[in-house]
Amino acid sequence: MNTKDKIMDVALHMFSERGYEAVSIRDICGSVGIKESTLYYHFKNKKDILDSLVNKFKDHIDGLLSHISEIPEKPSKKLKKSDVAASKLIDTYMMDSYLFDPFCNLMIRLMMIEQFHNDEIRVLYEKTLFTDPYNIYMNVFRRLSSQGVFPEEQVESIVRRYHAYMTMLTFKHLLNGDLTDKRKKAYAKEVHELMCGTLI
Amino acid sequence: MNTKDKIMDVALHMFSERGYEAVSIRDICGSVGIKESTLYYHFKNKKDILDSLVNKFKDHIDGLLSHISEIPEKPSKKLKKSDVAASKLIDTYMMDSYLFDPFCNLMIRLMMIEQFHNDEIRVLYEKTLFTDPYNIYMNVFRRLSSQGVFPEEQVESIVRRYHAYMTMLTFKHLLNGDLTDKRKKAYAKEVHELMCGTLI
Amino acid sequence: MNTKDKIMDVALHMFSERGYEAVSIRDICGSVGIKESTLYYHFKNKKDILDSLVNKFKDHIDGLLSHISEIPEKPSKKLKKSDVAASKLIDTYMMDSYLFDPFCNLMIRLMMIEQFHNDEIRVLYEKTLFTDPYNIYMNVFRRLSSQGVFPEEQVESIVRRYHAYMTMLTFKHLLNGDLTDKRKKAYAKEVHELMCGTLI
Amino acid sequence: MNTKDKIMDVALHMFSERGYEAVSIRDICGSVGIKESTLYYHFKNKKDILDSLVNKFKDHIDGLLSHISEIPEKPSKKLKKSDVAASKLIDTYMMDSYLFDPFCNLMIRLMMIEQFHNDEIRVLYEKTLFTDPYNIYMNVFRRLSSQGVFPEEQVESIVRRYHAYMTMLTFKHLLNGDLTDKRKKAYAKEVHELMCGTLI
DNA sequence: TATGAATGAGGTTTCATTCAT
DNA sequence: CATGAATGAAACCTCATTCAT
Repeated sequence: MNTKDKIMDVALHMFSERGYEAVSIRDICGSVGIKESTLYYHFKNKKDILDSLVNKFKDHIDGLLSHISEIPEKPSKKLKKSDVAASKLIDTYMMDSYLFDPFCNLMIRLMMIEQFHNDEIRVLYEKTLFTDPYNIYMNVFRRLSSQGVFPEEQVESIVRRYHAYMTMLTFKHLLNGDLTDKRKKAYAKEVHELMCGTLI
Repeated sequence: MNTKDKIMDVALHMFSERGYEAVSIRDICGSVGIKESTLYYHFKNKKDILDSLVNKFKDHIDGLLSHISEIPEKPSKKLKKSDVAASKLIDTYMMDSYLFDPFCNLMIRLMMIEQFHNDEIRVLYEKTLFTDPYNIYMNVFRRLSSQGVFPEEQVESIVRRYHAYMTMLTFKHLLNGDLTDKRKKAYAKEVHELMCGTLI
Repeated sequence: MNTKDKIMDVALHMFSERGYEAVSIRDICGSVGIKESTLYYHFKNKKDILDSLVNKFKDHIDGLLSHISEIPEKPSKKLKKSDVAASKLIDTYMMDSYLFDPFCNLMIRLMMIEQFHNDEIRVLYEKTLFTDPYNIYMNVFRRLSSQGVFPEEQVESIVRRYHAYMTMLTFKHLLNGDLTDKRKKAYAKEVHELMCGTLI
Repeated sequence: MNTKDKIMDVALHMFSERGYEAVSIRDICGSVGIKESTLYYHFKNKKDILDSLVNKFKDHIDGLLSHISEIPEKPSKKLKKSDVAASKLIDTYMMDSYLFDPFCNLMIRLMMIEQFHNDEIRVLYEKTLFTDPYNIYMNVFRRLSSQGVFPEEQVESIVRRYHAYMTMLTFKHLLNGDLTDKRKKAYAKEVHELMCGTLI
């Protein structure tokens, strides 16, 4: 990893744990192992580090979203509730590539803290934690509905419920402390159980 | 309002908007209209202001909770879904006296920001946003169940759903910008609608 | 002298010798004997020190100018060239109270350096070194003319010449190094001689 | 123009506008379109740029002066005052080749600012703005005197006056803002008028 | 010739805090 | 109760410069 990437990596870890304001340039440089003046060779100022992280995240998200819309869900013959709950698309994209992805996970925490100080981040936060997931769930459950799993008219209420659960569990499990395998498993388990217990 | 209360009031507004670290003693004193040195007559240090707010909030919450457990829900003869959704206890305590209460609302925002920097606040945040409400809902829906509104065995899944909705809508509606009447109405409306549409 | 005045005094000496940019807050504080943070109790920022000096100078100049316009020159019976050259008003106001005054002298040097970086100072510099003196000389020589010393129509060309000499000698004698008695005498002598040699 | 010359050109413009200290290597390189490290291939350090400019100016001045002393003024039969005031030598050398020459003009401004921080520059400044012009005027007016235009004994006082006017007008017209044609014409006009109005 | 990367020194400013009055 | 004055520590950032490539 080159110096610039190292700085972004360290900054992301620190910002997502203590917040942008509470992390000093000294802290970052100390951890990266460079002098403060060196940092300013790579970034215009402190804000520029944050902006770079945000832009990297935006690109990352755009990549994921365009990926999702391309890949069609294979029509399965007989879906059990547990299949639905664990819909591969959701497992793969929402969890593996997003909530569980180390970079995204830290960015979400960072956005959660910084939404209160930074308008651009608030908008991004609302998009990536509320609007985008909602649309993805709609997309997924509509497909499932078209495969006869639910009547069309239930899709929306199911999606709302699903979304509410995912959101609450995300806040509960994924946004503080390290993202350990244990946490991830607990989260996935609770998502699936909740859904199986309440679907339809 | 005396000086000490004014300081706490101003500090709460600023902390809940910009975060504890980002607010300076100067900012607070400037807004209160006193010199920095004066503040130290009323508070030991900056942390002491935050602690005082936290303690005031704890007392406030304790008062609310003990109140709730005392007041029994009047048995109504025939409950419609909409009555359940708008259960008076929940409206009165969760909304009017808690989420919509100016002091509590700002404290929740403050805790939301500071949970990441402050262990005591994280614990309090989890208690007041997740554990306590969950218990209150359980309490309420058990009573309703004992009045024959739901079968006993559905209570838990209903509570989970209710809790998930309330949590998500709280994050969506009540934690940024001013707590206007418009916002409050939108929130209350969405809570009731969601519940009516999905209860049972 | 209180701390604020000490800071202004030291700053003026340093600014007028090395220029505003080249003088650091550290330099000033080191010389005054205070910590940098103390300086910021008395001044908002570095620019504020310069502005305070400029404002003090403006007030000083305004005082001088209003004084001059009030005091009438006593009509003397027989004026020799040397009397004219050494017109009391000019000696007293232009030299003693302005060019030779330690505060003004340093301010002129300061303005001379800073006219190139600072628009407000450029304007003030042109006013106090060109416009104001020209008007004062006009005022003085008109009075002398009305006392029959020169024909009215020569006043303007005499004033131009006087002004040019004073300006050149000012640049030559008074704007670098300490303002010693020796320098002041050399300046006064050269002014008087030049004028006696060329008047009329 | 090669890189070294470009650097000197840009540096001169910036130094003469903002002063040596206030201009950074970054500023210069940014404007030239090279990296800071590249500058150090052409110059030992920042001071070396200033020194190079000063030396180039010294050479330039030496060339002018030696030129002047070689070229004799053509004896004209009948000189009017206006011819004297606009003496070709002065117009050509003092104005066209010196005060109006873009390089010299900027160097004079630079020296004017830097005389206060740099002893070598102070000496050069006094020589090129006071001593040299005085000697040139003496030279010119002595020649005119030997052509019978003035009596020998008036030469010195005329030169003093001329010098004072030129100096004052130089400070007034030529040392801030761009050296536009308008400015140059205004300056030349004022010089000639002043002289015609007061010669002899 | 030119550059990418790094650095030590120093710049201005803000911060929470203290203490005598 | 309140303030004026001071301070040490630390914040962000810029500077001229170096050196391997």
